[in-house]
Amino acid sequence: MTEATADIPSPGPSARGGVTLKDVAQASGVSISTASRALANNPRVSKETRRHVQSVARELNYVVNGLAQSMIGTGRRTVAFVTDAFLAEPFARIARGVDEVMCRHDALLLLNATHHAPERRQALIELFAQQRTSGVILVGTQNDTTAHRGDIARYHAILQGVGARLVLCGASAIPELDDIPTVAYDQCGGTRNATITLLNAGHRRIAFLGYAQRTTAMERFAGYQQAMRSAGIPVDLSNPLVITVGNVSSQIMPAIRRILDQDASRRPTAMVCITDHAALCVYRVAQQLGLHLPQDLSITGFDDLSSNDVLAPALSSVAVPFEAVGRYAARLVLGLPVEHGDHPVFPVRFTARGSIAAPYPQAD
Amino acid sequence: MTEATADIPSPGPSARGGVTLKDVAQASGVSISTASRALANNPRVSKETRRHVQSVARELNYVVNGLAQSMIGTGRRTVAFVTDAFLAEPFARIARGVDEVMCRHDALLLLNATHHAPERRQALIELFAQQRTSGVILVGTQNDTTAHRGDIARYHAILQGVGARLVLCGASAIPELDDIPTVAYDQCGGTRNATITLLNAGHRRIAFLGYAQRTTAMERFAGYQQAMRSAGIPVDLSNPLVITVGNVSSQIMPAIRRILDQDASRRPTAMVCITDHAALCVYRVAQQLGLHLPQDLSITGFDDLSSNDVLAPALSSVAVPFEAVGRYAARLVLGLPVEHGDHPVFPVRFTARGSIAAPYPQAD
DNA sequence: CTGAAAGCGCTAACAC
DNA sequence: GTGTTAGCGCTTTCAG
Repeated sequence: MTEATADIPSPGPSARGGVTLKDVAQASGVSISTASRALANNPRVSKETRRHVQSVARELNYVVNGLAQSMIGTGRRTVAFVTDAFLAEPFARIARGVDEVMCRHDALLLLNATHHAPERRQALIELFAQQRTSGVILVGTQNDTTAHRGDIARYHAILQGVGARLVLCGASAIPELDDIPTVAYDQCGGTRNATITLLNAGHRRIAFLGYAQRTTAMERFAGYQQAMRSAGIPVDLSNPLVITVGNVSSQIMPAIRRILDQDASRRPTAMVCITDHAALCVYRVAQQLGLHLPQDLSITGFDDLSSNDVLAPALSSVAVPFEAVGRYAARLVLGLPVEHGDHPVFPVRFTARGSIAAPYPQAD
Repeated sequence: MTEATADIPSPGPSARGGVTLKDVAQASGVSISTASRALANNPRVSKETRRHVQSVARELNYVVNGLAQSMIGTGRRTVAFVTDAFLAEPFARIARGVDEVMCRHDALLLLNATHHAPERRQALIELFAQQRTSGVILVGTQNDTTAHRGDIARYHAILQGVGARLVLCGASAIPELDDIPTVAYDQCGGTRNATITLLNAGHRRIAFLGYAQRTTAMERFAGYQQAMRSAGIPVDLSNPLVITVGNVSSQIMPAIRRILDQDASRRPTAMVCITDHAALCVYRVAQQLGLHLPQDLSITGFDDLSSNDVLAPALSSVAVPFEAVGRYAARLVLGLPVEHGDHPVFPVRFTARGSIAAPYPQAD
């Protein structure tokens, strides 16, 4: 069936490289440009010819060479989406938002992961620059060092050289590099609202789980800190209520165990967790220690993952409009008009659920 | 800094399209071909010229046009990885395996998701064919219908027309289409071993959670069924121990509740779950119903996800060598030599853990 | 060692 | 309406 070319009297397609427009033109008995016009549904070609050429093209299994199209500027735009790891729902939801816009604008989205290898990231950016991608969306936590800012600036320069845009997604604007668009969401406000809700429920010994030297973590911590300060409970990094730990279960679990395995008079009555994943770990440890949720411990998370639906009591969490974040980033990278400039900060929404209760009354 | 071109006396790069090789050649005072050779480290160019051209290129922020290279067959090979959704660890691990091989062979991996829209899948395949991708790796469950096989055949034809390969990943070979390579893993053996382990522990009323009309589900069910039959306990789809349900929490949870919320004499003493996610749901329901794990119920999963590490008792599960699966698929799609032909079936490994105990002794 | 020229597949002026 | 021609940016013979 793919050998339909054998039926054509004219010389078939060149063995290597597949069927070209020339083959279609010859088989149809028209010139190359007529064939091109016919396939593009150009009105300046007769209906008959058009139909004929199109049917020949179909029989020959002709597939236009997008590379050649791109060479002359007619091709489809491509956008690369670079992240550290594919895992995790937030990434998937952002990608989905980006893809939505790409589809609507006939652009092709390409994803790739660096697998946490920084040198791989630069290599990828260079590669995408070579491929003349319209732009690159970089997703991932900034660790906010000078070296990191230098990297970003370099990526920007590389891409700019080929007329491609760079957009940082899920990252706050970098003051020194404010010509690089960023799409952020209100990390700080999320944990602040979570903390305020806990305070309003009567909690005072509220722990923060998951502080780390990454911008995301620092911003989320800042929200917690602000709320606590407003309530007259200043908390700084040296406070034992602040648990500094990487975002992997193997580190989180023991850390939680340490803080929860204390006398009820010292143990926190509530925990603001940096992610839903961390919150999940708290559920486990609480269960192991025989604590009752939410009576013995109130918990809040961040991300509002769909997989939470199996948790009991229901986890209070901060929902982030990841799809909208992705869509905005996509518009920026394609140069489409946007409503909130180059550095939008998307609002988040904290939802209180069953995981929050009043603290257990104590004799103090 | 990106304006270094201003320092060059010769005419700068064309405004549109960025710096080209021609610009570099002119700025270096050599011909285009010499410039090309110099940048390719061709030994037939004098060391001096080479160094000079290279430094000029760097100053000009020259980035070779990969599209033009691909046009003449010198370009980097690209492979597309198409899946239904980015979510989930198995996908991420397969992608990682693929990427590993791609990196090693200087190929570029491009991912894209169909978001469960079948028509989108064909559009993507066509798009990648246009982009003259070397091949496409299709990951996802086959629903094993005639229509589906027709789709696959069509994708294959489209890609073949441009000399690109199609590889199905995580899918069993399709008899009618055995010229399409497939990389599978032993679904059946996984659940069989899980079931055998439960039988050996003394279980007889073993439920199967998650049957559905997809090949993956059917194969996993077959393994369970085989083990049960060998033990003299024939179970077919009409048996109430077989729970037919889609793989989403909203359907799974009530189904589990129905089967577990029975008298101990009727309730299954063990459950073979089609995925770890389903098993997770069982943990929840069991907890809600006040069942003790593993005494009241033994559980096995499938996939052996890393996020299971927070579960107590530890989930017994079937580990799949996803990275190896991805690597093999990558080799197939790149046409590299492989050791087990075009239809390998990777072995899986069932690990019994704390989630399995002897059934609670009953008076029957 | 270097330059001129051909050609990859396509589209878009520009003629007829 | 249709054909001819130029050219996108690059590599690679083929001549010097």
